[in-house]
Amino acid sequence: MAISPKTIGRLGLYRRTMQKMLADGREYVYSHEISNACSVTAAQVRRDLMTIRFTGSPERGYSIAGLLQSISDLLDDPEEQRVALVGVGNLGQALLNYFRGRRATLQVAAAFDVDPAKVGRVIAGTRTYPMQQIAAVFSKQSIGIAILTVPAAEAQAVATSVVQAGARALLNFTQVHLRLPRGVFVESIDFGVSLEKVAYFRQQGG
Amino acid sequence: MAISPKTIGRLGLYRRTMQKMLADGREYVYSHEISNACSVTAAQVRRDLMTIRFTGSPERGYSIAGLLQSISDLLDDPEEQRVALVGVGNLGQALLNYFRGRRATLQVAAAFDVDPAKVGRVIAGTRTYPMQQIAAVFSKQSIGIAILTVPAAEAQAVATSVVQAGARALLNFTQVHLRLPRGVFVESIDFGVSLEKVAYFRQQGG
DNA sequence: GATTGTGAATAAGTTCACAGCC
DNA sequence: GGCTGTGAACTTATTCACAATC
Repeated sequence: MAISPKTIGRLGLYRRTMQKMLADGREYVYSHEISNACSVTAAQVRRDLMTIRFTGSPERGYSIAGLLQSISDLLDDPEEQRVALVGVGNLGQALLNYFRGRRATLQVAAAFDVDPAKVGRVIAGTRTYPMQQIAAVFSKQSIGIAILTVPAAEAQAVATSVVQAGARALLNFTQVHLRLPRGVFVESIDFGVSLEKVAYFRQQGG
Repeated sequence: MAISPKTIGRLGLYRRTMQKMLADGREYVYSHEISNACSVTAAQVRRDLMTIRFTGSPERGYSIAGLLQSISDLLDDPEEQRVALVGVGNLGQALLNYFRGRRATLQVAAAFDVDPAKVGRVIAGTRTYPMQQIAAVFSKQSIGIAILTVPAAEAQAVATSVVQAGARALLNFTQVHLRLPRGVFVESIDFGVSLEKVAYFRQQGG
């Protein structure tokens, strides 16, 4: 059963909400409460849970612990997935901090940078290697996911080399449209386009 | 005529490509070339241009300068839109650098932070003010757009205060789901969810 | 009585495919 | 011949609405 990217994204959101609720000592939750917490309609929540075959009861709603488990079973690979970040600038460092100590199943295992001052240092818990060692480190640490936070000019070359080194999925923060072999999953986050969109819909809304 | 967020996003992409092509000295472009450069089908490109009523000719395709103009007329507000960034951490600084000296119609006019060491400094061309001055500076500089790069714990409070101060659109980098009055446009960029999505589709694809 | 689970309806987004044009 | 512009077909995503359930 294929699950759409949109549903996957929302499930990630629900999981975060469930973690918060569980921490608050709650045990059960209704679809309209998740709806409220995530700005998604209640029908959408139920539809999403239906696609992962998680069921609740009209009486008490959904078990929070159970839902958490089901979402995690789906999203988290059974074997730990290892991630590398390439480009330890401000953005790269912000991301290293953000992902520091997150779920063990999805761990940033290495960082890479051209700057000799950064190479060898441990930044936000992650060791930084020179770019030349991408192939070696990806292979030794079996890294399959790369986060790209390099300048636009280097983006394509770096992307090609991490894929060569074994990356099968990329989170691309550069504004470059990457050309990569089929089968490599790329998610791009484009600050410029996002800000333009926000600006456009500001005009509209008000 | 309402234009969907998706189309707006793609138009931003096309514009960037057109700028590059114009800089390369090209004058005309075919839909399949834009398609290639942006990973969007040619039919989609033509459909998007149709919605903004921009037409080309079978002979030479679309005028690059003309298309650039049409997209800009749509995306750029006739009056300059002013943006503030709240939270000058690593991510905030990365964004200030990214947006530095971008199109004059969409300018980051002020930054805010709690850290006294940052207040008063000019970072990436943008002056930093203390949080207490949000209301005053938003009003004086007529800022209508805010970028939120503060820690999760402060996100809701800061969001509320920038909206109070006059912001009508937010680019939210915190993982907090913001509760704001209707009519305020919020675009959220959620690193955690994005990485989880990438990880999930890596499993699938490979 | 309020909620779940879901078929059916609707809406949004994309692609097809081809007439018309240069 | 290869392109644009576009109605129509199709696909994907969301919402409705209600029978079944506790």
